[in-house]
Amino acid sequence: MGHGATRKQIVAAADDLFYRQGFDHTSFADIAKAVNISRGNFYHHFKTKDDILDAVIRNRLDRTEHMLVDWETSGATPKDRIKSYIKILLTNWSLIKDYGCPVGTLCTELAKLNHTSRAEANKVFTLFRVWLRNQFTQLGHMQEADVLALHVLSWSQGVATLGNAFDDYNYVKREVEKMCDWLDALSVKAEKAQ
Amino acid sequence: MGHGATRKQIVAAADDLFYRQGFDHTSFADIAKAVNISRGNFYHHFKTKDDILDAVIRNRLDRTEHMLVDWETSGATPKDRIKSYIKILLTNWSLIKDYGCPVGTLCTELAKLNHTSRAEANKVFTLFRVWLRNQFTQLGHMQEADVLALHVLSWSQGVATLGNAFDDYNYVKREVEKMCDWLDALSVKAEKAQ
DNA sequence: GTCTATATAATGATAGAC
DNA sequence: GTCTATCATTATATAGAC
Repeated sequence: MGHGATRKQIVAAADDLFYRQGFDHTSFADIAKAVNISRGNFYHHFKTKDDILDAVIRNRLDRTEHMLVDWETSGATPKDRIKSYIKILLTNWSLIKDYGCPVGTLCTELAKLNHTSRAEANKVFTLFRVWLRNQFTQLGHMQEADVLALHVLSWSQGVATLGNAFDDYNYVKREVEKMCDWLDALSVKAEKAQ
Repeated sequence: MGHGATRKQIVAAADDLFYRQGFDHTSFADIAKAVNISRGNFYHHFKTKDDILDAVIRNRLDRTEHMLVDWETSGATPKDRIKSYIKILLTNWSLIKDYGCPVGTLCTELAKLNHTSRAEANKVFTLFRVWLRNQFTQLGHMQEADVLALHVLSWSQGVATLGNAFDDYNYVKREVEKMCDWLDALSVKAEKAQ
């Protein structure tokens, strides 16, 4: 199995295509064409399609972990950091409007395919969940940190799905504002309780 | 084009398989096998796969309309009727946990396929949106009825996606209770405002 | 309306030369 | 590491007999 530049290119192209076209609907030919290599060469780097999927998921897990560390260091307060998460709905809007949320759409596709890598894909959700839970704990909501984390996750996930379906940026912007307002009201409560 | 019992069986089987396996991943052979007819016979009823998809979507639109009419007549108050919608997360949990929300998952799949029937599939979301908007108007929230309708839609959609990924019934139950509480608090406000 | 072929294209995957 | 050639399988779709 290769570990060079070509392999990285394949993973990057597959990552992009799996997001934009779906995993099942993306063929080896599609990926090979994107990387500009022959299908034969392809099999030198990955034996099966499932192997590429695993590499793509590991790639997404790595990138997500790095992003969360970045947010952790760049955000002054837990509230700011949670808002970094909420605002990806706006910063990634040009992609979300056409292809939905990369995390949610892969998880639901693999669920329908009853794919063996389903649990691995779900771990991206878990990364966000644990990170958000940690932020809410820092905010003073120790007891309900996980419930709040899941609430933010599901809210943003729903907004991504509906925003994608209705192609409505104003709606997404409004919901993001509502989420930020909800977060502000929540931290006020925590400050009062202290 | 046939309009008899076989056609109805095909649409019903395709509807089920598109939900459980996804549209793209379901082959004519899969559907033919489910209905117990030959693939040749299949083409007597539907010329292309897209034709079946259109029939399935129309079938879902019809069923949704009937369900909404049922909820309209069986629910005593707008609040009760909105709760009918919220509670499908629990009544359909055994399906949602394995295959997600039938509306959201089809819309996101067709978005990725850039399918011509994407707009048609989105109409199922619109049916719920208009119906919910109507309920909130009846509740006294004339001005913000559409915003509230979209909020309920996205919230439930997110819970379906996360519930599916984490296979967590207790989380879904908790979120459904939170949605009902939110709705109760909202209608109190409306009564005070009158 | 239903069936058995069959055509045609694409897919995942392998073998072997360079 | 990269290529061409090839295979087996599956898919959509058609033709034509009953």
